[in-house]
Amino acid sequence: MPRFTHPRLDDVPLDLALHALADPNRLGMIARLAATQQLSCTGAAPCDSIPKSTLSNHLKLLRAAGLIETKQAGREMINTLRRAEFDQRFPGLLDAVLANNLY
Amino acid sequence: MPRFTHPRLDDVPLDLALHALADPNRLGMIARLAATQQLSCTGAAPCDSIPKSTLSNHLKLLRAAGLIETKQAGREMINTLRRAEFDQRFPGLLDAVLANNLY
DNA sequence: CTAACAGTTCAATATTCCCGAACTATTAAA
DNA sequence: TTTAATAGTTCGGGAATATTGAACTGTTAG
Repeated sequence: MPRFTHPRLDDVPLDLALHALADPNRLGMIARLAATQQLSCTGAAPCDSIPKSTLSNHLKLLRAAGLIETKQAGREMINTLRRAEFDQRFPGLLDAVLANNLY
Repeated sequence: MPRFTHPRLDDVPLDLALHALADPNRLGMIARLAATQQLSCTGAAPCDSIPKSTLSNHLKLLRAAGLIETKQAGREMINTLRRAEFDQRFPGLLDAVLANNLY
């Protein structure tokens, strides 16, 4: 049974956060999550051509960067943006990224 | 003679810019360049343990991301931040990064 | 000239990323 | 109940990237 670990935002270094965002697919997912309240893993996918193992890895990375929270609900995993926490840790960063994200 | 190519900022995708910033050494260099008007390559180095070929590659990457401009002056290369242009292309991004950069 | 300097380029190694295959867990259907 | 389908994770090996020592280019100081 998958149990996810979510870092405290204080433990997330800036370069890790930037690295998590520095990918078109992950940017797409973050944009979707920002526009929606919560999404399943496949629901967060930026397109349907991306393999699910890859998708899973992207989400793991976003989790490790403190960007999303994942909890199990039935057989789905529900992902949500940790927006308030992330914004407090890195003020203005996510806003700037989302404002420029044309994906 | 090394002649550098600098992209138009319009041609720099967001994920490339983020990728360029998503590294502690490059963040250190950008912070230095933001604090100083111009720096040689070795002068921009975040520490002196980093090999110069690595340093050269980091600077090439920052150049490709539209973050810095490099021109030759004698036998040195003078690097400057393309701050105004970058800010116009990605409003608030560099500010957010520099504000959170503790390196 | 010659030597030293500032940095680039190249190529080999090390690291990271991607994705198919196999797996776990949960629920819907028969 | 089983059985099958769904939703996702994990693992491993090949592909792609990054790092860095060595050799090189171009510039200036002596």
